[in-house]
Amino acid sequence: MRHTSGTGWNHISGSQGRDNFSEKLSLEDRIEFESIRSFSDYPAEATLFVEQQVLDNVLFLMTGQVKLSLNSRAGKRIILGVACPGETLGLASAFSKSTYDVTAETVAPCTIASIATGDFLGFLIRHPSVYINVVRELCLEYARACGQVRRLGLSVTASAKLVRFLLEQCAVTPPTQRGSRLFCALTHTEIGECLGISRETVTRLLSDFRSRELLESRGSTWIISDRRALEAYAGIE
Amino acid sequence: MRHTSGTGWNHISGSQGRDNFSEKLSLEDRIEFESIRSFSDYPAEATLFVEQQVLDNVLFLMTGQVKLSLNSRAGKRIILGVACPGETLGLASAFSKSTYDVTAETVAPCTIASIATGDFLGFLIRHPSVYINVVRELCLEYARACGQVRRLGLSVTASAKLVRFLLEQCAVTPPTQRGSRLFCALTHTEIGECLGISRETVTRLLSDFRSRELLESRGSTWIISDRRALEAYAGIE
DNA sequence: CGTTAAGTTGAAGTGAATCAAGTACCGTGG
DNA sequence: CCACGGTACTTGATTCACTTCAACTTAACG
Repeated sequence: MRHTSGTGWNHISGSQGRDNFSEKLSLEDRIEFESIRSFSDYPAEATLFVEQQVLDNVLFLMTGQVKLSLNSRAGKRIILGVACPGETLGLASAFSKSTYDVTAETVAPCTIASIATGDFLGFLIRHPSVYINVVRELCLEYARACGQVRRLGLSVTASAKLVRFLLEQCAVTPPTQRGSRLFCALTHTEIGECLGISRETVTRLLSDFRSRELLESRGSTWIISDRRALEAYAGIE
Repeated sequence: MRHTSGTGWNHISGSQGRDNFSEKLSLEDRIEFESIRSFSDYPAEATLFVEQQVLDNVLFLMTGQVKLSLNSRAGKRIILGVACPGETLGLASAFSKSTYDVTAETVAPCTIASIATGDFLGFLIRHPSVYINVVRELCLEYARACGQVRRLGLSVTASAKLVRFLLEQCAVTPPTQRGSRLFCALTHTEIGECLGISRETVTRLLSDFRSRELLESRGSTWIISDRRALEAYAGIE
């Protein structure tokens, strides 16, 4: 159980906006759209769907956060990111396959609207202008996966991965005079799963950064005073 | 310079079909679409665009193959896959950003149709039904990135990555009585770049597989007689 | 037949996983 | 109130898979 408040899923989550799919529709599209969806509430830590599972619904996250991950049977897991309110889940899979291609679990209590895949595709055929919204969401999903490939593949060492991760987080919050401040309430285990490195390595690197005064931490708030120094130390030019 | 014939980019490339974007349009959509695009020919090994570069055109690959990769300034490179005729390039970026998010280089001589991003978006607004084609292509790009995350992140060891890579290749060609046959004309360097491992490791693992009779090779054609044994040896259940 | 790129193999070094032991923190129930 | 249990975090020792460097072979082409 986690004891800090907030989620700390900054950059790795997609859009921060409240806008949801429905709000971007024209009035008439919206009326039909809202008539075919149904709502459910989920507690925290609930599994919405698992990769390889037969895809039956497209989901729209209204409130809460949903962690998206890829899992191997061997138990290894890679966190792709966390969806925020307004985002859709399972959209890319709905168009290309009959099974989900990621695993989705709630991080916080969530309200979710769902539409049977068939109904949703039918709705789109009747309202082609809605495709623009689908395209926008697909681009988000794509950008998330691409970012993950960068994180996993382009950083040579574990410290480069971690630094890149921290700096991406910083990019969301504007720097103050004390330096870049970032809020990260992820457990070391979760950070490790984002980066494909072990929990212990996360701990070791963070305390190493701290001892070299490249990073300060107070609870879940971290401060990077000298961004350049941190980059240089991790071997990123 | 490569001396073998064929490309060997099987599974890692997207659709094998010849269908291109234009062919899937209705007659009237198609007439306008074909009026705004222009063709260019490129030799092999040409760079079409580089990540971070300002995005000005959406490209449609008519003939040839295009290698898509992510590159770091440190010189590290990850091959995302290879686009085949009929696929679009730079589509996801066109909707979300002002720069390309991957690097595209021709593998073979290519014929490419291009449309200025603005013209393409305008065309889509006038012909919303075309969005379905865009969605299909975006899903392909997404699936490619997701596959790469799996390859990079979910395999623990280098041999697991390589075996997964080989087996995915096999999935395209149906198995014969001699075992699964696959055609792979990639250089060891390229295989390494697909998997994020070094050239030497590719060589070493392949000859290791060969010496254990898990893999036979004759030129660019490889034969896997016992798929299960190979999986087991690499620690994949 | 010389040149260049690809493949091969060995030796050395190391980054990070793994294993293991211990600490800190919080919530619960006696 | 304090002992208990669970989770997260910390730190050290050990091991090993892979990278890197370097030398050498093979193959293809003009």
